[in-house]
Amino acid sequence: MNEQEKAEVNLSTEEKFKEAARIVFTKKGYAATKTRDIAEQAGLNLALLNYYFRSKEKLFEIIMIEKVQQLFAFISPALNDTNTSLEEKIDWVAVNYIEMLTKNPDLPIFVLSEIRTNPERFAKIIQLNTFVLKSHFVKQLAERKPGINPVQLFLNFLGMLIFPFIAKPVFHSTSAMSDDMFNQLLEDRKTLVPKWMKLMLE
Amino acid sequence: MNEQEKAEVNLSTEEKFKEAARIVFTKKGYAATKTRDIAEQAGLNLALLNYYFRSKEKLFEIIMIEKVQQLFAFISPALNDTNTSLEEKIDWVAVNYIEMLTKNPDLPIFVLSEIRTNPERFAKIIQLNTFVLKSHFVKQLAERKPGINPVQLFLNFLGMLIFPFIAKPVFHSTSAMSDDMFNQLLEDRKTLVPKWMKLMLE
DNA sequence: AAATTATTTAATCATTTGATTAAAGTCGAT
DNA sequence: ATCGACTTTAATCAAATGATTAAATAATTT
Repeated sequence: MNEQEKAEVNLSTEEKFKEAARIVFTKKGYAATKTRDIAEQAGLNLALLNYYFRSKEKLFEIIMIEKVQQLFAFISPALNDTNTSLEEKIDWVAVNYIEMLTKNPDLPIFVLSEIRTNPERFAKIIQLNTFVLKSHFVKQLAERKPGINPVQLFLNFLGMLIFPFIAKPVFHSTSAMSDDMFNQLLEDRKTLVPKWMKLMLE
Repeated sequence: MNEQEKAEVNLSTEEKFKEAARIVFTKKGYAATKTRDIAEQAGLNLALLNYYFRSKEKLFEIIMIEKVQQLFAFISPALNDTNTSLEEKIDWVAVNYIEMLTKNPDLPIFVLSEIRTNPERFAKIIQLNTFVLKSHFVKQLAERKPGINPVQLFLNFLGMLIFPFIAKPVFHSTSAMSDDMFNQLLEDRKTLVPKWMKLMLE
């Protein structure tokens, strides 16, 4: 029994359910996910879901809060760091965000799609996005290009980081590009996206 | 009874159902859409859905084919026009795609999310995407910037056009920006995106 | 060890959902 | 007006789904 197996054995039932829910909700979305799917993924009895979380919806909310935080709040500290330059922020965020998204390629489409379906429901959680928009980073953008709404540049940055992950299943399902090649392309963007951003900031 | 009302009266039951399905599927996605939702939206009897389309799934397929075409094939002719320069293509696509997306803001998230959920299911339809990747446009990109995979630049272009529409509900639900302001920002991108693309192509 | 509490199990329930059915209504041809 | 084909209606069905229940089991407390 190696270390990983030990860790798995020690997972509480509650945690096993959450882990299963992360996988299944992210893959299928809330509506298409059955409670039986989650129980099966967790290898646990269906009734435990209600015992531990009261409802499918409550479990979803827990996972969704995590995932929204992951997508939006991940970069928030870096964006609000007053000790780093605009260029430094761009470099750091590009590398680390792409790395995070590479490990969670379905995160963006999952979160954005659920928000689209129930916008009001997540308004409070995403309030964190307001901190991103009022970040030091956005302030720096405004100073660098005074004639352009900094949100434009912010959308470009975020879009260049996120959109390829959203588009990935399109490339995959059409065999338009091998997975290896696409992943390499994503990796290359760690340096390319900052380069393009800096062009826009000249 | 004005012209519009006349047109509506003449719509066949089948067409009324399709129109309702476009609205509801696009808003809620396949899984969260009930056949009763569609019937209600159409103001028609539920059983007619099966009479005309045999199943929810078949109706969905019809709508999805349309929507995939709209998202991917809309720009295909322009991208394959051998008589226009790279810059001309960029200008035209930016204006017309943003205009199309402004009228169908939910299109991208709907299509991309459904593809994510059932990638294999739409592979044949999206084969059209291969024609985009092998387009004259992508060839032109490769010639202009020989050191960079043209798909990178293509992803940037598409991402700068599409991503803000995907992100719109986030801005809306958090009141991070008024709808008027956000729409203006989208409108501005008709000229800004080509400008940024051209910077990347220098 | 016994009692109490917590967790798990498998069956069941109440409601929802896509689909079917049979009858009624409409339309066009004769 | 009648007939046949097509369309529509409202009720019903069969299966699925989130949730509940009661009993059994396991863990903790006394």
